[in-house]
Amino acid sequence: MPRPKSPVRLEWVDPAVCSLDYRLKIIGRLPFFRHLSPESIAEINRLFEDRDAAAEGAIYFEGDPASHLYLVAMGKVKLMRNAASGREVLLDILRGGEYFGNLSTLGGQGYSETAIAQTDCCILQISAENFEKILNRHPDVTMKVLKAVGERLEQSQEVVKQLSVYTADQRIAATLVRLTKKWGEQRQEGVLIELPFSRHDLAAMTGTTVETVSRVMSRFSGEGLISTGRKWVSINDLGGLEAISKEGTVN
Amino acid sequence: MPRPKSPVRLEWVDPAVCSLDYRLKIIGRLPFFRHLSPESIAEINRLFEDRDAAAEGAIYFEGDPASHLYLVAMGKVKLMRNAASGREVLLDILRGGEYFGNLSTLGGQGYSETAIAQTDCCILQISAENFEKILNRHPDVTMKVLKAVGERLEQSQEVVKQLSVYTADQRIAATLVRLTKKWGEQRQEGVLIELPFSRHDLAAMTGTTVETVSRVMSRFSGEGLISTGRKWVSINDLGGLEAISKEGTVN
DNA sequence: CGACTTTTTGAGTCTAGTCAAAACATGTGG
DNA sequence: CCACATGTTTTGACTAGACTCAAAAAGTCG
Repeated sequence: MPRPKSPVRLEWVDPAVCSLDYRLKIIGRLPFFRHLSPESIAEINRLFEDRDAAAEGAIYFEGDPASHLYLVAMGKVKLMRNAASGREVLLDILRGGEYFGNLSTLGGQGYSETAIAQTDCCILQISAENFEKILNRHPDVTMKVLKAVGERLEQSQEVVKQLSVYTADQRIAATLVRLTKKWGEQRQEGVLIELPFSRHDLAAMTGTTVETVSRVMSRFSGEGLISTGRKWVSINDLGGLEAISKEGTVN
Repeated sequence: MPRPKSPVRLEWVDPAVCSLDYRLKIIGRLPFFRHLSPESIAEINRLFEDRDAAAEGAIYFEGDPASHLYLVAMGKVKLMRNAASGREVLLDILRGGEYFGNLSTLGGQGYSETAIAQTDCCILQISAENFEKILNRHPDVTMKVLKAVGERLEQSQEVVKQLSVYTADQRIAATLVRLTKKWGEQRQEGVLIELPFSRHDLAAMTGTTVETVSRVMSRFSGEGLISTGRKWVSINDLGGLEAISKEGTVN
């Protein structure tokens, strides 16, 4: 079987993208603020600072004092936790418009996870005090934030369930389904997940090892469910993967 | 070694406890509302309905349309998710003052977990619309709620990490530590966890089986770390358990 | 004192982890 | 454009931790 060449095209973030005038546009499109008047957005904009992050660079580490809340303006950010054993856990991958830097510990203890730029990123940061100011002035924003946190909690609980009772096959299938729904891009022959994301990342998301992920994905590939290569996956049969994640087998 | 008799004393909830006049007191003590004026609390009180739940009874099921938010007034409530395999996952055990019934899906999809009374309970419920009214009128309450949800998210992410990289020994030790910090009561010879909570519950919290929990706890007991019996555990060496949860061994 | 539930113990099996090495991609510099 | 260095993925052999099934033991309650 001829293996397809990598369909991944790298995206570049021009530093100029984070320039002052561009920020208004980005902030105005964020889910939290989209509904606000231009004046409010301009006012909010003044409370944010921008910050670039090169791919693979850390934005903050687990345990760092939690001073700011962050919004992804452009690029992809991954949230991780490190275990004493050295193994790492990938909690989530975020894209433009999503927040990170826990609200609960803001101003108090340290961050509970490490944030790393998966691609070149443009990040907006705001201090805890200023963020509270926005929330106090805009109750509707607060409700949106509350919903966002709640959704993330539900998602996390779903992962807990998967880790508790699913086999490695099921966890990997379920994770591919989840990634497809969030990150999939329609292509000629299926849905492409282009993050870039390696076997190592997938192992860290599913609580398995690189070798297990490789073996399982080879099998899925042999069954025609997916096509895969270095740092990308294309989903050919989403229904089949969903069936595996729920029942444990293809048929 | 002589096994101690069960130190568990059952608590009874008098239905009268949920009477109208008693509610004011309870609501006024809840973390979300404690700081408000008596008038505000009286006003908020009118928006809540009360509801009893007998031990083992369900308050709602996963998938039920999410119409209300709940507060535990008295008793203990457990939140579970069920897998297709029939195995169940215990997400959290709540006590007086804690909320449940996800805020994110309120008014939208169904609940993402099942809520079951672990003991006889007194529950306060409020409709989505009325809860939003409170939040809009009291921004400081909203901030407290936001913090509470954020803390629960962090906790859930910690469980994800534990399930991902810890051995069964470590997960069980870590869970005992967590339960002790939340539920432990000082006694002559250690800290008692009196929920009531069985091997089955502990297995559902740690993603293991009843047999594994029993074997591991027997070993912990033999090493003098804990004493245990039917539906209760007493922690004799919290530091030892913490060491196991982090390093994997006692020394 | 039974009937029932919960917990413990045992034996066998299997999933997934570990260690090791080869195959494959990708990018670099000559 | 090729050869090499580096990082990623695949494959293989072995091992061990945890699950399953089964049955006995210990508590609890009417």
